[in-house]
Amino acid sequence: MTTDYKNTLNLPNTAFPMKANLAQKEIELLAFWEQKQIYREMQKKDRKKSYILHDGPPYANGNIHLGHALNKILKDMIVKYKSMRGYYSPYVPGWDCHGLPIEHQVDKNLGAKKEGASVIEKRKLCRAYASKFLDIQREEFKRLGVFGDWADSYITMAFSYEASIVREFNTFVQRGYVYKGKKPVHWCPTCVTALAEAEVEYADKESPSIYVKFRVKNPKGKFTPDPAKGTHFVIWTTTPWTLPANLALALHPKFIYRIVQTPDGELILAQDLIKDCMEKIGYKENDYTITAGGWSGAEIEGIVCRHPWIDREVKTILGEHVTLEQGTGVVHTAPGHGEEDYEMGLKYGLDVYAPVDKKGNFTDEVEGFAGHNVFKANQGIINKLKELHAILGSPENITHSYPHCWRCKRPVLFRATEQWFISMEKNSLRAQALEEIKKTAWIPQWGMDRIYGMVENRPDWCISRQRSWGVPIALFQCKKCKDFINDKRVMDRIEQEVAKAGADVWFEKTEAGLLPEGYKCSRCGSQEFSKEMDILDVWFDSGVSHAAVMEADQRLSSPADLYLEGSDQHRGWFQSSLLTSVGTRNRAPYQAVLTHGFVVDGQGKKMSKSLGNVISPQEITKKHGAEILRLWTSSADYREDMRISNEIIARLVEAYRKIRNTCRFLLGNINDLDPSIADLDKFRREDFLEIDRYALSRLQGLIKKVSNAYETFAFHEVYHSIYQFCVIDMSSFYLDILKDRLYTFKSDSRGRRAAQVVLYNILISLTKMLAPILSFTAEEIWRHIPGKKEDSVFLSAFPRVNPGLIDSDLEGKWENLSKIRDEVNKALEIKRQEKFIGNALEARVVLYVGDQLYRSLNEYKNFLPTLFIVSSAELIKDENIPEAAYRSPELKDLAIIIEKAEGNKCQRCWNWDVTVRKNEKFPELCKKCCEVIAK
RNA sequence: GGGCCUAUAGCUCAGUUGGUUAGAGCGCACGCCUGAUAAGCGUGAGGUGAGUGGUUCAAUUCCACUUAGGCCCA
Repeated sequence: MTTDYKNTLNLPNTAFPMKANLAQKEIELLAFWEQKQIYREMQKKDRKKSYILHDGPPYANGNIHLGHALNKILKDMIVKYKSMRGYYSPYVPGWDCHGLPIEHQVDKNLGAKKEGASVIEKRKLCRAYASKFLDIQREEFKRLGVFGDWADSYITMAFSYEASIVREFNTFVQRGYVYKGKKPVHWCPTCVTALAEAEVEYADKESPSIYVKFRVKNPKGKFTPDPAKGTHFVIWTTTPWTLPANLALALHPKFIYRIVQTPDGELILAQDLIKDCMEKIGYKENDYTITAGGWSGAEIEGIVCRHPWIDREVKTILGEHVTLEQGTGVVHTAPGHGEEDYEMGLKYGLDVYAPVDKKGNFTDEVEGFAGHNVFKANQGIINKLKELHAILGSPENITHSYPHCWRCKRPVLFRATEQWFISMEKNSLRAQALEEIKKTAWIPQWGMDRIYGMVENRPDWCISRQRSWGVPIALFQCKKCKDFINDKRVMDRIEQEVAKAGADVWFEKTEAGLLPEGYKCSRCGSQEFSKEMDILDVWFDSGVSHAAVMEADQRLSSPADLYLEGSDQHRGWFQSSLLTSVGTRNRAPYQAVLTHGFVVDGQGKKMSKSLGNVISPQEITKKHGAEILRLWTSSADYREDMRISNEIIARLVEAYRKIRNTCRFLLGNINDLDPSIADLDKFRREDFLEIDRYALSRLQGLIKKVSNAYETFAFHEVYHSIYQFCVIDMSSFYLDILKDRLYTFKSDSRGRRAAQVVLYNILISLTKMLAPILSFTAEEIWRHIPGKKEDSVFLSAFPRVNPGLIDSDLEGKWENLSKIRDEVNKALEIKRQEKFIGNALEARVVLYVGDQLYRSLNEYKNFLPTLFIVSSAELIKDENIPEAAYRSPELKDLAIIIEKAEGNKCQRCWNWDVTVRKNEKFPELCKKCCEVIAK
């Protein structure tokens, strides 16, 4: 029976649990942060050195999804890092509250009652709806461990914010950007209202399909028109009712167009569609001949044609949107009735012509069809074309996908209506915006190309919406002379009213109630005005946050150091913020813009209910803890799309455990250390073993790498570096080797204390470096670290590289030792497989080395057993290498023999040694252990 | 259809100005340990670098196209 020497060892001991139990522990830590007001404490800094990340407001609708979580966690990591680096770095979260999706939901909830609801009632319901989800999301975000001014966040429906929107819009008006123009929108003639894209449902509809001739009037010298039957461009359409509004014929610049001789005269259409069209029109192969030669669309731009029955010249124009999928390659263009047609119209200066009233009837301008419903007029128009021989073949009915109203389910039409715009050209808004884009740091860099191209090509900003839930376009129109009031006095007054009572005031009060008493039109003197009932595009709302929040809020300042959103915001917030800022302040609202990709499933596909591949943050938080979500956010490169799957989560859970256990081991082994002696500055080189100095040097490398990664927002590098450090440098190398010293040496021996001081310093640095990512765990570790320290890890300073601890020569030497160690392990493994040994401590290692290796290894001769974690090691120069030796394929002058260790196993330190059984008092122990235990 | 972007082992990532057998960790397999123990250690097997073509003495790295995928438009 051997004595149990276990309690004579200094085994690790800590209250820090191995099992994280995150779902529960996180709640405790949230309460701790709340109670200690840690976020507020972090703000107590010199504001001159600041780093301000401005939160882009998520839409206050629905629970948060992984995209929200990713975005908020990334922001949180940056803010926490900057704060620990000494910057005043506040985080004021915000919400975007107005807009169609909420109004849509409220409408749905109202159901039939909707018709009776007033604008004011509806707005109240929308406000309540937004409030509800804002509260839900706030709790969900807080649960992720995101620090910020949650109790004092910004919301776009706050009265003060609404007033800011009015003010900023007024500035746009006064600077002359705002104009009223026409633009086609989805319009429901039954409900008599404009529809947003989200309110349009696509369903099958039967429409007439016809081919129509446009006779060439002036071929611009490209060809001679057929004098008898004429030469015609041919278009194909399924909406004959839009023909009265036809203003041009679009060709693709690169397609080839040719003339075909037919019984109905010469026809021009795209070469690749001739056969198809001839068949559909009903010609036999003998009926037509294709003439030689042809032109690209670009060559026959500007050819003048005549409208089939209206006295109007119609020219050929060029557009890339023309396709060869169907039709003739010549596209009937009515800028008042189609999105692309409208864009083309802008380019070619065509009128946005839509002679259709709000009920879907032709106006008086359309001779012969005035007052007719457009859909019903189709047949009449076809008949007219037949009379004029302008139609080819006989009309057919086809079934195709067509937009319908979400409410009444009837077909909608595209109709140009009056809309408000912000001009991109006024005051060189576009050019200035492009300049500002160039001055901004875009991360990743391609972000610049993306937004630059968009701003360069975008049309004027259509800012009006025919909706209820939003901030009104607060303008008055004189009923008599139709002039709009552009009087700063009036505008300021409205702004003040809104600041007091919210934007509702615009809808509650009459014109007379809103205007100063006795106000007269400056142009005609009339006192009769009507207020504009359109509301502003919600992108304008969030776009002006630089003014409404960054400038107005004491905690913040503008421009922001950073905006950070998903890459879709190049189209959205990045752009609306830029335009509203350049338009009113002549500069970008941000210095740098960081974008992240989207969350996709394990296959890289987007998440959707129909695919059934949706993973929610709530689910992960509940099952594994928010910490795993934070780790995930840091682990992958967010500049690309981020994949998530059960396997990925499983890997992260493992990685989390490894990091946690490494820290736990460190905690357990510094348990009996007096931290007041652990200041590295008080130590001399000689106080440490070389391996200790190596570990400290490696730590400096880690700090450098991690700091650099945080600075460049490369969080996945932070994660990988720290993880690799834990696994390779610590767990499998330094810590494994250290166990003997930590466990078996006298507890207060110099050697053991030295190791503990190193571990202590590594632990402190590691915890701080982890804090922005694994906030919960870092705080938990922090609270277990002995000694006097800040209340929270977030109040401590981020580690800095200590140049005095870097020793590259040493690192080089130890890299070599590591390689030797790897070879020894291979040799040991062979013997283990042969069942010659089990534990490596049963082995004695003999190294046969060449001259060079001998020289570099000789100084470590006594350290080799420790390095290899074997009982003894011997170094032999070259000669007589036994046949059985393991030869390293890597290191040519190295051969290894594994023998059974001599002596017996010490029951305390488990090393085999010849001194075991030599001591009378402790026959089971080796000499070293006897000495330790003796006193 | 257009603009921007992505594609390296089962997973997450490295790969320096194109240059020897493409690396790491995890996972997996096998084994050790039982004094980090719902832990720790070791060894090993995994890659036609999405595909095709081109430039080059030489390409994962440069170019083109194709395929798959993402965001934004249409």
